[in-house]
Amino acid sequence: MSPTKPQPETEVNQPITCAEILKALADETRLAVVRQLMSGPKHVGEMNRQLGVEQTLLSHHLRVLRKADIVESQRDGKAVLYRLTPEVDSKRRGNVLELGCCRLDFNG
Amino acid sequence: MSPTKPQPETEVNQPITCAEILKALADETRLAVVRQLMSGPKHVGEMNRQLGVEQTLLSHHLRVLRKADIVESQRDGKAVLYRLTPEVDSKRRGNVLELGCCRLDFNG
DNA sequence: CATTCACATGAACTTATCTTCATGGGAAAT
DNA sequence: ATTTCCCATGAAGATAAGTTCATGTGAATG
Repeated sequence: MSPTKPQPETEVNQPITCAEILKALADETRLAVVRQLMSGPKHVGEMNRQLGVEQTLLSHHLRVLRKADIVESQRDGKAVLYRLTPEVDSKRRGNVLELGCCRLDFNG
Repeated sequence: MSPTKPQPETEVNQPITCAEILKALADETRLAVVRQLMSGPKHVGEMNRQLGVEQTLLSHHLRVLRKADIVESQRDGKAVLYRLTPEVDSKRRGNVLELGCCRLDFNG
């Protein structure tokens, strides 16, 4: 019998506070990522080129956004595709992020 | 001649990034303060009683909000009155904070 | 003017976040 | 099967933010 396989792990979303969500957004690089994803899904490589940060650093930032349920990822060949989570993206009327506690409207 | 008096110092507002503003908001206590001030100006003592944090700690948090130009203070007798800055408060239609880079809508 | 009230400030400490470095892992190509 | 491409992870160090403690300051009060 297999000893409880470590599950693909859809990163358990435990109740997250508003402060925690804002904290996840409160970083230039991560904001840049979110703004990129507001115009549609992107591969890490593409974001990486535009942002000009180290690959590993971007990866860590992406993890923060994932844990805050702001973005989600998906394999695409040997690349990985990122997008805003459906809850956040919702309608994407204009530049509005639907965070649980509040809405963030990037007027730009 | 008086040797350059230390000026009342309206806390110089240097160009502030969106990430910095969000960082200032990304804290439970500071969010609570902002939410209180959305219903009008308050004295430190009143906020302090409702929040139940140490006086000195609240004071530090208020400083963060002041430096981000989210709130401003004003002496009122021996107390101090806090309010949202006019730029942030602007219309205050609903629960919307007008930060420079974006708008924050507390749907609650 | 000494004291109290209401807050603010600075230094020291604790804890969290950011960044780098080395390494690991899945998928495609050779 | 080995190598390459693309990205993720973990540990460790650097930096920043949060918290506490002691003290300071302006305004009212006695």
